[in-house]
Amino acid sequence: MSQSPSWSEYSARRIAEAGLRRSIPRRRVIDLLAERDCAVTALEIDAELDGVGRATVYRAIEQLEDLGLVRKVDLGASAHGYEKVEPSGHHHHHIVCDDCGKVEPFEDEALEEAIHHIRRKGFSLESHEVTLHGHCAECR
Amino acid sequence: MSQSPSWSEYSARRIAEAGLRRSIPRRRVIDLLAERDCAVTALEIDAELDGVGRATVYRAIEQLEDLGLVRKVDLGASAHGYEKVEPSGHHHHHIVCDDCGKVEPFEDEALEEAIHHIRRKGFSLESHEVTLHGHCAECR
DNA sequence: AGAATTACTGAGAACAAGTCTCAATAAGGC
DNA sequence: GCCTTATTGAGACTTGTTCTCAGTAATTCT
Ligand SMILES: [Zn+2]
Ligand SMILES: [Zn+2]
Ligand SMILES: [Zn+2]
Ligand SMILES: [Zn+2]
Repeated sequence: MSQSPSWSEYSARRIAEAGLRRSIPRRRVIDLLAERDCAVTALEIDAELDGVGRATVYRAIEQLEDLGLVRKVDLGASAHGYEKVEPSGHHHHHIVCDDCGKVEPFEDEALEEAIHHIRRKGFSLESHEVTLHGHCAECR
Repeated sequence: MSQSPSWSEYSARRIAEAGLRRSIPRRRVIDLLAERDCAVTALEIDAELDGVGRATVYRAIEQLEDLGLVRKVDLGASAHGYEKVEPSGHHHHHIVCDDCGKVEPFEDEALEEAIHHIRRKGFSLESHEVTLHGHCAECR
């Protein structure tokens, strides 16, 4: 479930193509993101990777984001989350409990369909983010 | 276009019902939110209201949010935005230019329809947030 | 392989947004 | 007006993120 060999390889290739070096710290950040299926914050990554500096974590995320390999997700919490972008375009959105902060990913075909029909004059649309808010079972 | 007497009155009433006092600083925050049709950040409010302390602005926003009178919107920028919630339920979502940060509100009936059909076991859904990302005309 | 070049790195300073503390103030009830 | 208690503003503090810079390591050159 939670390994993503294709994304890991794909990312390594894109990183190389972009003229970036294959450094160990950056690869550790990539590997951690590869094995996560949903959002992780920069500080969580930093805490989990001993010996990798905070600045390096933020820089790696920024580079991956610029290459479209990682997407930022905003879940109302103080810190942003980041998750890998599958080359297939397959993705999910999030439901968050406004009481305890629990986050659950979900997918909905009709929603995607509706979003892809939206057009806006003067804007080329490229991505989208949907967050549903509510209360989980434990918090009621 | 940009005045909202109904929301202002409605908010005043809800504030009173909640047992909160009618203080001038809080009312000034409410009035500012009332005249804005799209997201404002807490620091923008603070900067615009001379004589009202930052803490008071954040507290007022928090209370309004708790009462469901104001909604937080996350537009990728460093600071969160806040906008009034119309008692009618009428609302909009946002398109943001990833280059210059420009934000445009939009409404889409089919999108709302799709969202209202989503059900999630173990979650009572209450609100939603949709953000489309792309590039505006000037940034291409 | 070794040297030269230059991207990359970690530590920590700096910064920005948001929260907390507390003594002073102002609402609302009597 | 007086009492009680919510509310306030200033500023200290915390948290998340960016910047700086001297040292390190990946790649290229010879
Ligand atoms: Zn996710
Ligand atoms: Zn989607
Ligand atoms: Zn808006
Ligand atoms: Zn909607």
